[in-house]
Amino acid sequence: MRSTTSDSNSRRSPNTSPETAQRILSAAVAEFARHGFTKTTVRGIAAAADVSPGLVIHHFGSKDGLRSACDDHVFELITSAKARNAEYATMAVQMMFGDPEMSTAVDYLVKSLLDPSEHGQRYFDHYVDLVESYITDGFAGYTFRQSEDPHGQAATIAVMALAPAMLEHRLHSVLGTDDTAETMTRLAPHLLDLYLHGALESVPDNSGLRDEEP
Amino acid sequence: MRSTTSDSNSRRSPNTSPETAQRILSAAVAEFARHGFTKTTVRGIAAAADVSPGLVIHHFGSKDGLRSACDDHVFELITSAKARNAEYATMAVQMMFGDPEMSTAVDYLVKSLLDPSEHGQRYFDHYVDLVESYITDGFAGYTFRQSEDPHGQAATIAVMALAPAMLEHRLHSVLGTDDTAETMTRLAPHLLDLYLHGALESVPDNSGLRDEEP
DNA sequence: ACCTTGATTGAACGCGCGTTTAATATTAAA
DNA sequence: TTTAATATTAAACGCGCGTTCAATCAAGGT
Repeated sequence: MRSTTSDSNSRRSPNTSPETAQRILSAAVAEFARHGFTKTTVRGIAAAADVSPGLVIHHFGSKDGLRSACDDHVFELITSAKARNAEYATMAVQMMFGDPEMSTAVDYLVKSLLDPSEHGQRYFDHYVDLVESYITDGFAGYTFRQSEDPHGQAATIAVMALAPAMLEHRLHSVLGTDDTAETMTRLAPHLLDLYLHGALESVPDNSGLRDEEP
Repeated sequence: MRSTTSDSNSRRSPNTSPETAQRILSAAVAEFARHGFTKTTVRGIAAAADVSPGLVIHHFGSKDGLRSACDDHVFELITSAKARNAEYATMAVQMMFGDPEMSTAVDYLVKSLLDPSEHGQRYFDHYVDLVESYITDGFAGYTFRQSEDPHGQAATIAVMALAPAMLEHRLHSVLGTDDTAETMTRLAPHLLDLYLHGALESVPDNSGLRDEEP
């Protein structure tokens, strides 16, 4: 209940209102990203956008139609951001958790990937393709280990790269971190070590016993 | 609607019925594992167990009480299985996708981890502890790379190890695999390579340019 | 000025949900 | 055999959901 009809700018749209539809869509992306698709209600989205539930349906046809519109919006946001600075991935990560809209978009993407519906598949397909191009062409000055199955390798690495975002809430709890940035900062050195050297020492000499550094 | 009251075995319980409660709980674990907690309905569980919806509530108090009972059941199943063959992890993985009850339990665990509620946190905490003990004591004859932050390292590796199960559905689609076993078999060599040697070649000589093998 | 068009809303509809309730069936204990 | 207790069910209750509907409002075209 912000205002009834009067606005200081006074330019209320006559019968066309792209501005209100945009506000509904932004609110929907945020609600979907926060609570997932099943738990998010049309009434909740309408309240977040300060409109009536009926108007949400009027503009997008149905809850699922609204979700599809959100899919397109987020996909365009993600892919254009990736295209803008493809080679500076670490900066892209920084930006993703700095720009709140991008952060919301990533949360939406994760919720969509984990949802059993087919809506989110294209995000994963696109990401695997991107990783596969990294494997072929290199990434941020690094070159990838080559394998006989680049597609399977790309899928594997894509899954690994997405994992921390999916379990962010669990990581917060187990690490005692306060926000996403702190959690990712904590993980970063171990991720870098894993990607550069692996997790297991390649000393297949004897069994259980291990010794300190020489 | 299997049978009304007559059974060939004829030993229907008088006023105590641990068998029916057990059947409801098994059905609940399976339903929760397949559809998640929000989408799973008490009516669906009751139908799967061939009882009335009211009986489910009568035995477990509420849907959330039933979920807690499932939590305990699955946790006990997972931890006892881990304790039984802790050192033979590859066999444990094989068994997890061979024994259907254990496979369902793993699906349940994944759904619980991804659910925003606090119910699943203990699974993650327990798993991070287990990984941390692997880092300290070694695992299947391998020794882990040591770091200044073993807890963060354990959390990182735990997240990585859980990731394929969480995105199994997306992997099926992108790899064209038919079942879980085939998907994991496809991923296995890349995971082993990642854990043993990492994903990036450690050739930090020059920037962007890359060349083929010598 | 009139009519058309579309934005917007408040109220309602129908449905499926978790849960409650009253009644019945079944068996151990008395 | 009666009694008390529990398992079990069919039906209903109340609620929140997505969606529909009729009415109102605001502006543009004619």
